[in-house]
Amino acid sequence: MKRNTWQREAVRGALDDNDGFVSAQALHSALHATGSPIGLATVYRALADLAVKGDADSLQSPEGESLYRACSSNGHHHHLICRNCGLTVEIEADAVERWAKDVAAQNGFTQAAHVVDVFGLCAACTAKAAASA
Amino acid sequence: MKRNTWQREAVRGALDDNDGFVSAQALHSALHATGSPIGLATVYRALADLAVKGDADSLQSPEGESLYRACSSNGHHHHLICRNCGLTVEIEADAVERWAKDVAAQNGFTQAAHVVDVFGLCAACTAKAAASA
DNA sequence: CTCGTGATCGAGAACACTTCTCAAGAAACG
DNA sequence: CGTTTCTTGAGAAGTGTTCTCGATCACGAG
Repeated sequence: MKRNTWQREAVRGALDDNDGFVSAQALHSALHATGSPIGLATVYRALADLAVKGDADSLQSPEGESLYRACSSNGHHHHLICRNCGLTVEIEADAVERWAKDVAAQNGFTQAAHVVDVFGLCAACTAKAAASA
Repeated sequence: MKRNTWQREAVRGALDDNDGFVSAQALHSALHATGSPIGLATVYRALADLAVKGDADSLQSPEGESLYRACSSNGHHHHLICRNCGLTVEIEADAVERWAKDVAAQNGFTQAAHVVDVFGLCAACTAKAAASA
């Protein structure tokens, strides 16, 4: 049985408020900042639940943190992420899907899953970086 | 100034002895098993050095560990990894390179780096899995 | 060969992130 | 309203990685 608690709603809401990927810790801080006395453990639990149910995507940042994001599209897709501000764009990658499957098949691999994410600097951050450089 | 110490050689050697990706901890254990009194911190340092110099590739396992591998090809390339036995195949991905750059450019992103790795079951492990299923 | 310098080593402490523990709290349901 | 039992939350525990710092050893100079 799954219960509906305000804590879970709060986590989902905080995720929705955010355009890009956020770390569990950041989410926890943000919630605290708004006055929620929610616990860190609960945030982790809620995020894990959302990820399992497919209501959120998760990925590991290059620094090793787990990042989460509320993703609308239910299907399989990938992300283009600004490493500076966290802005995230969902991208389709049919070509890459096929490529991954082909490569796997050519080498006798089955059950191919793939990790495909692109990190870069978004236009705004590129401009900022250029200005400060 | 960089010195040549037997410890560094040992790490590089242990990496060479391994076909697939290994975690720093596993490498440390392996070295200890052969009698090397090398320290864990040193293994981490050596691996980081190798990765920086391009003599080793590093990636994060889905579990969050940092894995390392001695990669012959100096250029940029990706991996097809058996999630069961760790067997790793280096793959070229010109198409994906171009795709990543295009997608990034289309969205105004610069300095695009990408994470592209394919996990699957190699032929041998697929057969084994089928046999045991 | 011997010496001096300073990069490197290693054991453990320190850290960051995540998961677990368990008593207290509160949904859901009759 | 009361009972049941899932959920919460504070902190402990666990895991993987990095840092600290005195001791050590490689390397070039003499």
